[in-house]
Amino acid sequence: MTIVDVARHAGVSTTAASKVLRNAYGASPAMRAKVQQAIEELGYRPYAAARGLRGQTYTIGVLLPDIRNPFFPDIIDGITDALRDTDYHVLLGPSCDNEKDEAKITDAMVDRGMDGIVLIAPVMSPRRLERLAKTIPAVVVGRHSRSAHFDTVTDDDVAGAALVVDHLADLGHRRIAHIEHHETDPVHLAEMPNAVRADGYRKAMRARGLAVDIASTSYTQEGGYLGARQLLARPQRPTAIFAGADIVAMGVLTALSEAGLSVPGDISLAGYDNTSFAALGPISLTSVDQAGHHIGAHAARLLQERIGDRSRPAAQVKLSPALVPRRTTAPPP
Amino acid sequence: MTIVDVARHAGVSTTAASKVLRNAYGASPAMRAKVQQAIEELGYRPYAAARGLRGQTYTIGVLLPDIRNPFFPDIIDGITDALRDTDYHVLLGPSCDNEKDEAKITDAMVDRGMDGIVLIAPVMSPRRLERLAKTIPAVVVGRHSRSAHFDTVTDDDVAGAALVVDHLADLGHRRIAHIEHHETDPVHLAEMPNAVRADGYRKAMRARGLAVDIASTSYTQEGGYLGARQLLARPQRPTAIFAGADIVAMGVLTALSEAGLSVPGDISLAGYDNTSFAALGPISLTSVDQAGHHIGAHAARLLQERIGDRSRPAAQVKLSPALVPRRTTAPPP
DNA sequence: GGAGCTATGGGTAACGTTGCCCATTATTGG
DNA sequence: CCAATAATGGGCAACGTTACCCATAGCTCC
Repeated sequence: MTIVDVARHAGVSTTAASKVLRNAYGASPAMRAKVQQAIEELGYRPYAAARGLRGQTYTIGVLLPDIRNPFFPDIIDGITDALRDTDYHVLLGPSCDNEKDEAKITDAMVDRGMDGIVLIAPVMSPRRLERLAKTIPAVVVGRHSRSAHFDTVTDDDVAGAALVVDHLADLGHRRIAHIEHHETDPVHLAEMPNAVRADGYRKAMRARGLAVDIASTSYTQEGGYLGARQLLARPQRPTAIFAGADIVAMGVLTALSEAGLSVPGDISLAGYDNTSFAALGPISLTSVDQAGHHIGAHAARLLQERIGDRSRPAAQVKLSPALVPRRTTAPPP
Repeated sequence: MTIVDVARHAGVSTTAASKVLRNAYGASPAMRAKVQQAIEELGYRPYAAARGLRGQTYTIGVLLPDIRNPFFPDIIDGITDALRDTDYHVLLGPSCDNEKDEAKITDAMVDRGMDGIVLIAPVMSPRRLERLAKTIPAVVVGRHSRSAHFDTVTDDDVAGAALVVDHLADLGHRRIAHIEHHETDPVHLAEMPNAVRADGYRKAMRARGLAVDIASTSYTQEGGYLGARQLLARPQRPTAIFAGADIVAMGVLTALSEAGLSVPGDISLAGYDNTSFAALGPISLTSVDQAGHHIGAHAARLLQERIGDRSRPAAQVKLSPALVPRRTTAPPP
């Protein structure tokens, strides 16, 4: 079942059929109707691999760092919703938590001739990122980079961290600790959302004249658990913990419950991302909303524009986070 | 940068270079070395679209019904781990919670010439499923179907439900309610894991001489919340709730906490899937382990075999679930 | 020593689609 | 009424890869 069959069945040339398929110039309404009918009658579907050989596959790839983090589905929904009425299809790469897996997956997407990719918080070097974006239209989400070759959609992580610190400080907390995703790479320290968030925490604490207290682990449930244990073991125990992500806060809750501490009675806890789990009744976690759906929608729009004109100037979209206070934060005991 | 460049650079024919790329028969070790070196020096990567046109894309698609359900990442990890040292790459379709989206995504995967697909709990009709499996090598996960054209990997949902019922009954509970994912389609009632699980619940209750008590909503957090509210409003309040999935149990927890009921003091709660959230300290949910990683690994293995020999007899793998008792279940008050 | 192997290498025609070009006919403008 | 232009349709080559074939050379075995 190929375009040749469709053309023959409609009594036109394959070129004509192709034009109809692509909504290209040079096909009369009568011809369009004939070909459309042939397509329906035959149940024809264009073969993406063959299209890919000629340039377009109508496929957009999304690279996500961790399929378990409940924040990413919001972004993905935003992307797919924005592309719903287009000819594009979205395919996701499986989780990749390191540079090597990430390279493998982005390579695979390029090899498959995808028309564009959305990179969510990629960890690759700026050089590689630049090279990739020259190879394929790309939009980078979350990472605070700037380049002439790709667009970015970020959230103001400095402001978001300040929202949490201010909220806790206003409640009366002085010893506010932070659990961050450990970074040493200088580029990551400047660009990755987790590092920027930690930086925002430091700035906000300093602005209030408070001493910073950081546990450096990872943005996972496990990282939250270990980070909380570190913090609780310190001589001056914090009265509030700001976890860099909701999923981190989940691990913190485990550690606190093990230590027999009540939340927010003994200790306050805030997360980041406002995932659906934060809203859960028995958890009811104070968090920061990043509007993942909007992030995804912006990314999809920018990517479509860039696919349309690869040399257009790069855009940086920055969204503002909002605090969502819930029941895990209260004045200190 | 094509295979022609590689061949020229290595001083051999493109046919020879192709043989080396595919580990095909008819290339001497010396030739292999020459070509490999040329590939490395030129940084050549085969173009999947062109390969697709000739038959193979080295791509495996995974269709998952809900990216938010924390059980599915386990399966996906199992699949990717099993395929790690092969030439295959895995791409995921975005969530599809209805038959239409599902059709769109499976069509897209077929159009992109994927070598095979893993369908996780697909909702399409048996007729469509059969047709799809004739078009493309497929493995169906979770759904209790049987066909000559696709393999299946399922968990013994009847046994799993019985594990929960027996556990609760052994603790002394008599009024054990169940929250199921609502189904009316007779095919789904027989084949979908949620329906089979509900059936297992009914059988196990009957075997114990206990009266069934079911709320019929959906396998989501919201469904759990609504289901629990229904159950609590009934004249005879249950002393234990068996939620058909962990994500359902999350919603139940919200409803119970709103109603001022303590778990397991006032009411016991069990989930299903043993997701990472079930293990969380403050939740500590009794659940049933389906070994998602094994499910995924089996699916990947079967799919590879089927890609290798499309007419080989279909296999049905059935795994046994295991109860993981935690702190949400206790004797009735 | 010749028939029948195996091992090795290459030539060539597809796979399904589209971009570029040209041919024909209708339409416009002076 | 003719030249210029627009609208419409089709021919053909090419995208990068591989499956199928054939050609040659060296070997084995009676």
